[in-house]
Amino acid sequence: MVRRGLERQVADATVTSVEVHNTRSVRRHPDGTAGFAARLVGRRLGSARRRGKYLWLPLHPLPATDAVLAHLGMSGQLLVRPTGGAAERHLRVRLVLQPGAGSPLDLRFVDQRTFGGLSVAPLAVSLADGACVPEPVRHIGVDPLEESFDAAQVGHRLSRRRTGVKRALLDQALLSGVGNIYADEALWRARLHYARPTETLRRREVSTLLSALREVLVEALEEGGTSFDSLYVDVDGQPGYFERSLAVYGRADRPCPRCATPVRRDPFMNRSSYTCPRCQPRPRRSRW
DNA sequence: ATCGTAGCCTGGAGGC
DNA sequence: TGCCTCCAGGCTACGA
Repeated sequence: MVRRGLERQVADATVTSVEVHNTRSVRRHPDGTAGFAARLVGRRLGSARRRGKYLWLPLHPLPATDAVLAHLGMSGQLLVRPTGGAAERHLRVRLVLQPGAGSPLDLRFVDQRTFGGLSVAPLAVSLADGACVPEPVRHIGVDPLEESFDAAQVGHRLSRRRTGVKRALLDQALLSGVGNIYADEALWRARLHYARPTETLRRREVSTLLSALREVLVEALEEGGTSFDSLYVDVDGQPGYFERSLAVYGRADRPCPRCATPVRRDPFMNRSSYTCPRCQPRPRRSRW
């Protein structure tokens, strides 16, 4: 969703200046804030690409050898605004852009929790599919919504793991774009418990799970994309669009939409997992 | 090589 | 009312 917006508004614009409001947001940049800015000013932005939570714009002239890379963390947003407007509360980085025609624009990186960040990174060959991606994305698996996503291959690699199925889903090297929410929702749809050992999954179950995952991601995207913030933002008591379509996530003690059994919340990896105890019984052998 | 855990960070919710 | 603690999560560093 973010990517689509960028595609339309900033492709081919030239960076005229850079402001870093919080150095933590560029902490991964190898030569610091100054280097980050120096590598951007005067460059022209190419079309936006995405893999998992990473989003980048190649930097022209062609052939691009580097890109400006954003990691959205859990609360990061990239906003396009007319230059000169009021700063958002958590504005971290502002790139001023001159489009081919029209007045200047801001590309703003807004991030409450500063888990995300921006950097300029060299392009490299992806280990997952051979595509041209920024170096920090090299080891990241293909997103289930990308064309090059190979469900058979991912399924095969998944079942060779020796871990709990949810851990595997959250491993960005295996596949990307799946966080805690989408993992829980897909497991519920596939009627699998999060602690099910990957090596006991039948081929059928793996393919059901990957289809469910894809469905969840497609639906979330259709609903306008979701950021964790949208779960909070509703100050006026209006439930977020995405929240309404969740079957189990964040719904402890409320009825399972399929069988009405109260949803259960378990601690998992210092976080939570939500399951329907009836649709997704804990396996006798279980593995986190 | 593979798997598991702690910690990073901010602010909203809820307890007292 | 205002403080305090808990909790959310993608990723990395590090330990087993």
